[in-house]
Amino acid sequence: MMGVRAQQKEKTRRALVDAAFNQLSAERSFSSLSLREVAREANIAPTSFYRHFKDMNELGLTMVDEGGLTLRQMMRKGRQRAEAGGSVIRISVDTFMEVLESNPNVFRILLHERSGTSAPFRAAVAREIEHFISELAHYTEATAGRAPDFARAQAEALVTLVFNAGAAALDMKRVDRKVLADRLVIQLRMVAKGAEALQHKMENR
Amino acid sequence: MMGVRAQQKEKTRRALVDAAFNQLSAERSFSSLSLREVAREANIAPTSFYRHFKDMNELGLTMVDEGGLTLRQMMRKGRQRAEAGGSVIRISVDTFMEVLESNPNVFRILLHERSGTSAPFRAAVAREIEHFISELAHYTEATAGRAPDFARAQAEALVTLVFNAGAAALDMKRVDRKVLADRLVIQLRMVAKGAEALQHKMENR
DNA sequence: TTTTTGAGCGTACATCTGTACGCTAATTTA
DNA sequence: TAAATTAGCGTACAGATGTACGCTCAAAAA
Repeated sequence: MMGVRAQQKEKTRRALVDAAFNQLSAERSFSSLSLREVAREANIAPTSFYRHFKDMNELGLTMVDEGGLTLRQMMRKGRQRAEAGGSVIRISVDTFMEVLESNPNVFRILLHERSGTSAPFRAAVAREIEHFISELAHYTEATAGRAPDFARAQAEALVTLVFNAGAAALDMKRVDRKVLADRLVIQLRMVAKGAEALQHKMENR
Repeated sequence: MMGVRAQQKEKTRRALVDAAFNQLSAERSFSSLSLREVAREANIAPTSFYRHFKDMNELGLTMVDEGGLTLRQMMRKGRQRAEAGGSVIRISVDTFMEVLESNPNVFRILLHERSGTSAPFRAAVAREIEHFISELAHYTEATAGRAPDFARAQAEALVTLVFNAGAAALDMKRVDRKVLADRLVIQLRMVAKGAEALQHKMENR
C-alpha cells in the first residue's frame, strides 16, 4: 500500500507527463518543449521537475513507451472486433483511424521522434513499431501460411503504409480522412495480394 | 551579366545554404539550428543573415526546394540507366540508395520536416514528394496500363515504402543497407504484383 | 517522541537566442 | 565626378533556458 507521500509524488509525475502530452500539437513537437514550459503547465517549480525525471529526455522516453503501449492495447481491442467476421484489413484500418482521432498526441510523439535527432528516441520508437510488425507477421504466418521471411517483409510493408497514412491523416478533416482510409485499404490489399502471388510463384519452381 | 557586387552576394547566400546543409546530421535537424550558428559557420555576422533571408524559415524552405530538385534530378538520371534494360524496380532502388549515400543531408531535411512542426515546411515537402508520386504514376499508367486512380494508389504506396526504407537506411552501415535494399525490392514487387492482380479482378467482372 | 527523509520552492547565474539600430566602405548609378 | 545604394559589421538589449544551491515543512522511520 502506498503512503500519502508516494501517492502525491505519483500524482505530480502524472501531471508532468500529461502536461507534456497536452502541449503537443501539429505546431509543437516534444523536442521543442522546454523543461520550464512543462513544469509551468504542471503547476510546479522548474527545479522540482528533477525530483521526477533526470532531464527532458527521460520524460520523453517515458512518453514514448507509454504511448506505444496505449496504441497497441487499442489496436488489440480492435482486432477482437475483427474476429467476429468481416475484412480484417478494413476493420483494422477503421480501428486505427479511430485510435488516431481519440489520441492524436500519442501518435504524434511516435511519428515525430521516429525521425528525430535523438538516437535513444529513435530506438524507442523503432522498438514500439517493431512490436506492431512482429504481432502482425505472426498473425499472417499463421492465417495465410506465409514463409517467415516473407511474412516479415509483408508485415513491415503493411505497417509502413498504415503509419504513413496516419501521419497524413493527422492534418486532415474527417471527410478527407475517409478518402485516405479507402485508398489505404486498397494499398494494403495490393500488398496482401502481391505477397500471395509471389509466394505461389516461389512454391511452383 | 552579374556585377561584382551581385556575384559576391550570391556567393554569401550560397555559403549560408551550404553552412546549413553541412550542419545537418542524425543528431541535428534544421529546426534545431539557430540563425547565429548558421551565420557563424558561414563566416558572417549574425545580423548580416537578414540581407539574404527574412528569417530561418525562409532559408529552410529554400533548402527543401533545392533538395527536392536535386533528388529528382538524380533519380531521373538513374531512370535513364534503367532504360538500357533490367528490372526497373531493382535499378531504381539501387539508384536511390546511391543518392542517399552521397547526399544524406538533402534527404534528411525532407525526411524530418515532413513530420515537422511548421505547416509551410510540411506543405513544401509534400509538394516535393508529390512530384515523385505523379512522375511514377504516369510511368506506371503508360507502361503497365493501369487505371489512373489505381496507378496513383500504387505509386503512392511505392514511394512511401522507398522513403521509409531511406529513413531506416540513414542510420545503417553499408552491409545492413544491402539487406534493407533487398527487402525493399521484395516489398515493391508485392505492391506491383498485387496492383496487377487487383486490376485484373476488376476487369473480369 | 525524536530524527531522518525528500518533494517542492525561490533565488541566482551564466549562456544563448533573435533582432533593432547605426555605421562603414565599396560598388553602382546618374 | 558626385550621389545613391547596400552588404556586412559591432554594439546592445530583452527574454528565455537549464540547473546549482540551500531552505522549508510535512510524512515516514526509529
